[in-house]
Amino acid sequence: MSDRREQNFQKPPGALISIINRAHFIIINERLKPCGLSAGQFLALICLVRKQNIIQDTLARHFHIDKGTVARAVQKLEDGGFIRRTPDPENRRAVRLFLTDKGREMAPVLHSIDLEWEKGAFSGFTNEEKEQCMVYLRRMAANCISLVQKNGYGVDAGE
Amino acid sequence: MSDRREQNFQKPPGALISIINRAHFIIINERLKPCGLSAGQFLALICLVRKQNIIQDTLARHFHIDKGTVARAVQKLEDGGFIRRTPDPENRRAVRLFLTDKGREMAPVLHSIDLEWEKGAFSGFTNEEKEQCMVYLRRMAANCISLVQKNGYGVDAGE
DNA sequence: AATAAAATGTTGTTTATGCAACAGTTGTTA
DNA sequence: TAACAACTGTTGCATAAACAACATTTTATT
Repeated sequence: MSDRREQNFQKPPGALISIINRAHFIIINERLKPCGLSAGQFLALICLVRKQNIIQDTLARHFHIDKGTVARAVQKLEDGGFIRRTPDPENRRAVRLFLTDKGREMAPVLHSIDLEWEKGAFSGFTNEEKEQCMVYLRRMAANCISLVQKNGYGVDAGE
Repeated sequence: MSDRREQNFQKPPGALISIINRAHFIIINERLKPCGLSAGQFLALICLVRKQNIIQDTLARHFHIDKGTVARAVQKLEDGGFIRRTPDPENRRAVRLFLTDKGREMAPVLHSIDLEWEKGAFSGFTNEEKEQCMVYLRRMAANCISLVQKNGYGVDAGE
């Protein structure tokens, strides 16, 4: 059992981020499962609950997700009846995304899932600490976006 | 182009973590590619550079990674000649992991990759800010581990 | 006006990851 | 001592994600 006691170094930031991210995924997957969705569609649906009538590329740019990944997530949301895709009348390349009634009903579900995770992840944090941590995360995210900037994906849609 | 300007809400923490994590992955993948490795083996190798003669389960527990994932990462490291796996003389179920010479030579490579990412992600942070952010990330990671605790994976090996 | 470059979404491929099931081994309990 | 539970690693399966290539359309350049 001495094996379990010999790891005494501090985990690098990348490892901490990985742990947090994977936990987020696990929880979202669990919570969305009853709705026939999974973590891969979470961000896309959250984005659309906030704002419809956007094109896929906008969604991809917002969360810096690969457009192929977005296309697949969006397809799943459409297949599941959560969204509707409409050809953009002004641009034949693009597709506009809208929520269905079923999709709209997901808003409170998504909100509570998000809150649950947030509450758990920030357990023991004061409001000030949480806000400060968010500031740091935003700065880190912005830095990371610059690090991997390519194909315009460093260009965020509005933030 | 108004699509690109209509996303004005703050990204939830899960989304920020996801952005950072994916960027980390992209960069690690890029940097390890010339060595014939990829991001999936990064943490395992880092762990072994720090401490050999551990069993796979220890590694899995340390970074809260699924043991199947660890088994596959370790297999790749062995296939690539970076590590050696030896049956544990005291426990016929377990395998002990050791670096090869080739694996040892990776230590400075891994270190500089890690530093590069860290430097980029914390660009513009003072030392105090970075330390504070790390404290928060550790606390978040600990919270997340508790959130998804199962199968003893909440039990970290030494931290 | 013609050509070249960029934009938008789709599809193929590979990889990492978690969940699940399993085989063999070790530790605990009755 | 035997039965049962827990441990350790392996493998199957499904999913998300990035990279790459591509077709079509729109925009920019010549």
